[in-house]
Amino acid sequence: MSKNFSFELQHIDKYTGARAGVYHTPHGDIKTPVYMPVGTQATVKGVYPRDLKEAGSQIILSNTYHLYLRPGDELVKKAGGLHKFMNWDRPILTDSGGFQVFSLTKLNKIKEEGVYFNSHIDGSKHLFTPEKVISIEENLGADIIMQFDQCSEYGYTHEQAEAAMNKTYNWLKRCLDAKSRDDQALFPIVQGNMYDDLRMQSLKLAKPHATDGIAIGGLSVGEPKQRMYEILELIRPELPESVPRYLMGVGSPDCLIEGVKRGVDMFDCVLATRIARNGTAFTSNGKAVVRNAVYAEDFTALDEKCGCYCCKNYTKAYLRHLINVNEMLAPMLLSLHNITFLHKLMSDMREAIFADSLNDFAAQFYSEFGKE
RNA sequence: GGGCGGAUUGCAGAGUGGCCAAAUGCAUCAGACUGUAAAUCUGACGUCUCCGACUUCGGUGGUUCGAAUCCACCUCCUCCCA
Repeated sequence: MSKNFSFELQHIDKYTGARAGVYHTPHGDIKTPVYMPVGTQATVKGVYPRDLKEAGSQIILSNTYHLYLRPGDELVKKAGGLHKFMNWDRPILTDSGGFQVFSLTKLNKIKEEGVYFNSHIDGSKHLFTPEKVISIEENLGADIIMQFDQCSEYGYTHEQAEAAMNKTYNWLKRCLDAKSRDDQALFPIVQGNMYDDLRMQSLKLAKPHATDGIAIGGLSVGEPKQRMYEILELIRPELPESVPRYLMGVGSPDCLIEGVKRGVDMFDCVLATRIARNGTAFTSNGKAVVRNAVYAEDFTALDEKCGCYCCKNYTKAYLRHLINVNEMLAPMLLSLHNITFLHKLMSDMREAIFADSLNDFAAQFYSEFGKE
């Protein structure tokens, strides 16, 4: 473990094997399982850090690729690091830009040495190598930093997926060699696309380097949910016990539950904040498209069971009105609510794990929320 | 009272003889969204027994194989002159 990091596994649910623990980091403890809101550009879109804390956010994500382009990692360093720059004194995790290689695939060329890409902002040419990415992540100064990886696309052939997986491993070694700070935890990433053998091989390669934690990437990229669950089950027996396991980019309520059941400790996802901005809310009775006409005269709270600022003070009719007239308060309130909802879901699961009743909790949750 | 211009599917506004159920924008309605190029994107938006049929472009009547488009009259509106 890196300096000032340690993972305490507190309890394992007797029936599912789900884990509850505490991850100690330089910026405070993280109770797991945990959902991490995403703040790509050094802000969780539309939510004050003050309110994130109140909602229960213990750690948030930010992004290497985006902050490198704007405002630049050197500037963030000058500002005193990302925590100070964005006024967030709890833990931060920076993603490496590996996902942007995947999502901005038309703008880049992947080579063994790294990824040549054109900025999506102005088209300027750049090169990301594992060394460069680590240098950026050290300048940003997050608590947890991700290795530079290649997230292969759903539909890749075995050969393509194998190449991406090997590249991910080679880049991991280079990231580790390049790493100079001992106060940041580096997570290796398991790739391997939808191929069982590659997933196992990738895990085997990453495992010796998973001293601070381990991430599972390349899932929830278009495959059926069942396939994702199968892969989690496949690799589960070989995942290290003593470090947190992070399933990257996953965060619908059902996927969070199924992930936790399969031994995952950390999740991040843009879904909650994105659908919020697009007028949809998670509620204990399922997703509610607040934008829809049925809520025009619904003067009840979004979720009677939620204690967030939005649910305590506003009606669905009002929220719909705000969405309709394109007022910025709408995405703000819905984002705050959705984040609160997922945090509550995670803390409820954590409690259930301690009580060895995660299965019961899940059944109860699905009976109200519905299964997607 | 005289003259000019105009009246198009919720609104604005194209279209001036067939390719028009009628551009486009807005509004409305619905869907999508999972390590954020996303306050974005997609679809529907006359009616129906909906891969086809029917009724529409202020009203009535005409010209024409064919009219939202041309003609006559009527109704209403803008502006100008008295």
